[in-house]
This record gives sequence, C-alpha cells and structure tokens, in this order.
Amino acid sequence: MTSRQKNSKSPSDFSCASCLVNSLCLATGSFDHQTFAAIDSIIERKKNYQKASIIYKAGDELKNLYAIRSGGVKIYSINEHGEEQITSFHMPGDLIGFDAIADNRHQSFAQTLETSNICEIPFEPLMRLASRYPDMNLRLLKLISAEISVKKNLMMMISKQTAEQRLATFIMHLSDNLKRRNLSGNEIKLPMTRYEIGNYISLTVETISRLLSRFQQKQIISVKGKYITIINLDRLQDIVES
Amino acid sequence: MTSRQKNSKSPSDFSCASCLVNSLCLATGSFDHQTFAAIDSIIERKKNYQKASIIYKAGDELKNLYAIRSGGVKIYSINEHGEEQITSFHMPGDLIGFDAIADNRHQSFAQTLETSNICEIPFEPLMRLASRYPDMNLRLLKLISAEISVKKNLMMMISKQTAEQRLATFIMHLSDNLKRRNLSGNEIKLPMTRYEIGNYISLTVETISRLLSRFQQKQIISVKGKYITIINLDRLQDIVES
DNA sequence: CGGATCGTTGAAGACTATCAAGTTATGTGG
DNA sequence: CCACATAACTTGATAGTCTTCAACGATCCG
Repeated sequence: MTSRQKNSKSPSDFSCASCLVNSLCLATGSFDHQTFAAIDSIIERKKNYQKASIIYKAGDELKNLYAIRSGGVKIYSINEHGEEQITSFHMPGDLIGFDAIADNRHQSFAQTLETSNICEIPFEPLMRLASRYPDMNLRLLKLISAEISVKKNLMMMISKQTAEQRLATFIMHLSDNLKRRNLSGNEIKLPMTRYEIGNYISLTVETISRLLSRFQQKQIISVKGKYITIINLDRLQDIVES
Repeated sequence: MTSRQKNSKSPSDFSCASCLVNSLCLATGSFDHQTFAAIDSIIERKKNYQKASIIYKAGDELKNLYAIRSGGVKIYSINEHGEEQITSFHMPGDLIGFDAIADNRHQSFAQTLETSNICEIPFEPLMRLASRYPDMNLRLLKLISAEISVKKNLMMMISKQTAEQRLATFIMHLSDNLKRRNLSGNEIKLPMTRYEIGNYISLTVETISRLLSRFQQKQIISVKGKYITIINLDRLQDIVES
C-alpha cells in the first residue's frame, strides 16, 4: 500500500519534496533531512478524488489524518434534523482530521469540493515518529493549536459581525489564503456554492446573493458566477472593520 | 521555584495525586506510575488567584499552560473596537492556553471569575516529557483535539440555534460539566454575569434575562440571582432539540 | 437538449437588539 | 455595620436586520 504500488509514476513525483505546498504542511521543508525523510516515508499518496467524494465520515475510526495536495475540501457535521453544517473549508497544504484524535473517531464529514489530490498520513505511525522526532511533534502540535485559533476567530466573526462584515471577512480570508500559496489574491474562483458560503458564515443563500450584488454595485468586487475579482481591497477591509 | 519553596504546606497537599480533578487533567490517574510522577514533578503549584485576576494576556509569550484546580476562568479576546469577546469558560480540571502553541504567544486573555487555584505547567519541560513519554504526548494531543471539537460545537450552536435553544444548551452544558466532576448537575451556581453569558453565546443581557424569566415561568428552571436549579431536565432537552 | 441544481431579486414577517427606566445586589469606606 | 455608590439585573416599547416565502433566470451536466 505504498505509492510505489499505487501509482504508475515514479514515487518522486508524489514525494513531499516535490509538493508545492509543503511549507504549509506537516512535512515542512524547514525540517532537517532526516526528519523530513521520516515523515515522507510514512505518507501514502492517493490517486485523485473526484469532485464531491467523501474522504471520511462522522463516526469513522481514526486511521489517517489527511493532507490536501491539490483541490478543495469542506468539513461539515449533520445535526439531529439532518441539516448540514459546514465548519471549515480547506485548501492545498491544509491537514484535516485533527478533531478525531480526542476519541479516535472522526467527528465530521470531509468531502471534496472539486477534483483533489489527497495524501494519507497514517495516525499510529505518525505518533511513533512524533516520539522519535520532537521537532515533528511540535510541528503537529502547532498545526492543531492553529486550528483552535481559526475556529475561535470564526466563532467571533459569526457572533459579533453583521452579514456584510461576515461576507467581507470571508472574501478577505479567501484572498489571504491564496496569497499564502503564492497565488493572486485578487482573482478568486469560488470552489463552493452560495449555499455553502451562507451555511458556513451563518447566512441564507439569498443574503449571500444580495450582498454579492451590493458589493458589486459599490464597485468593491466584480462577480461573474463562481469568479470574484477584488477591485477595491481597502474598501473591503473598511467593511470588515466598520 | 518549586511548590516546596512557595507553600508552607507539605508538597503532597498540592500534588496531582491529591487533586480531585486529575482524571480530567493532563496528569490523569490512568498513567503508569512513572509517567504520572514525571508530569507531577514539573508542575508548579501557585497560591490562589483572587477573583478577576489576569492569568495571561493576549500577546504574552507562551511560558506555561495552566490547569485549573479550583475556581473558574473566562477566556476572551478584545476586538478592534475594544469590545470583549468571551470564547470559553473553564472549570476545575481544564487545561488552558493551547491556542498559544501555534506561534508561541497567547491569543487571548485568561481571567479568573472567582477565587481560584491554578497550576502552572511549564511548556518547554512539558515538551521534553512528551518526547520521553508517548502516552503523555497522546494525552496532550487528545486534550487539544477535544478543544477543537468544543469550539466547533459552540460555533454550530451560535450559528444554527435560536436564542432560546442557545441558552438551554448553555445551561445543559454547565450541568453536564458539573456532573463530570461528580457534583450535582441540578443545582448550578453561575460564576459569571448575565452579560458574560450573553457575550459568550452571542445574545444581549436583556435577552438572557428575559429568557431566564421565561424558563422560570414555564417551570423548567428556578432562578435566584446566581443560583439556578433545573426543575425539568427533559423539557430543557426538548428546547435544545426543538 | 432538457432536467436539475444553483443563483437572483422582491415583499413580508420574525427574532432579537436597542433604548429607556426602574429594581436588586454587591462592595467599600466611614 | 450601615450608607452609599456602583454594578448587575429585570421588564417594557420600539426598531432594524436578516430570514422566509415566492417566482423567475442562469448554469451545469448527462
């Protein structure tokens, strides 16, 4: 079950060293050679997931954490009324599945938003490596810790900001995340639907649609279906802070 | 700077073994003797904090994680408009400060709600122990992972539930947390103000007050200042799930 | 090419915030 | 220990923001 057996391409094509987003991932390039090689050796590369594929389901046993190499993923729960509740969107370089560590079961569903390439990081071997390589252990802790902050900030956004501020913040975050990946932060292709955006920041589809129209009318952004262009970043920032 | 020097009482009075909530804490009683002793040895016991004491501030360097031995703590941020935003309440047995690991600085303020006894867990020594004791490392990861789930659930509560459901959920959670500490889950003394409750679950003081009155009128709870008694847990649960 | 999903816009209504005023509790100095 | 000032809490009236309901238009994909 290594990449050698699964992929016809040579293993190096999928190594962490060749990964464009490894600086953001667990196998960060800042590790010494040995540590980097160790983590690289336990990661299993998978073939692409098609759009709308389920990576794991709530209740599934924790076998792997997952690193997104390309594509996009949404994490969501389903409440007692069967409604979906999206708790995060993820881009290349993100690790997902941390919330399963507490009781060895995934707490949410992870589903691809588009065609994606996802790496599996088997949890037990990862724990063994973490004992051997303190740097890697700390890196793992930092990534998990960062997720707490992200959730906390999202919570604050939803509870304290108006609809307009929330959508502006959402767009800013998308832009920032693209920039961190050395992509243009002004031309954004939304991998998710209006419904999913609204679900995530706690607004209805109609409100999202109205706000996008309003932002466009004010010449802050331009909207063409899934494509958004930020025209005036300062005014977007003003809305966030207003 | 050990407990021996700080406290006139003998060290065993403040050891983890004597702690009533160690089953919930990092130094869980389920560790083998050696692991338990190791974590016990690095923890520094502090004298009591008075009500409204600041434990750490946003921006402070991460030197310690903190374990609450008795009392209560609120964690909050202050936004660009100077407004407080409470992101969690903590009770005995809880560890706080995890969100500082990502970039070595505390992201929030931690303040006692009442007279409290707080243990300091120095972070660097903790990391060294974590490398030596895989069980302890996993325990730490599980505690942090659990915090992600808690934040996620809070987020879902705020974004999907009505005011009535949110307050009912809040009271249920308080009750559950008391039960986990082997206390009565029906008699609750609120360590926080109405304002703080509202701030936490994103409602105004007035709404909290009105809802408490309404719950009392419906004979679901009885309210006497800071003291709440749950009269009908089933109906409270019904509100949460409605 | 056609059905289904997704997106847009308008009108009406619900929920909770805001503003206001008064009451109760808390704590501090005399 | 009391008096007083301050903070915390309660209740009512009004108003605003976002949701809901409805209808239609656009886009995607087999």
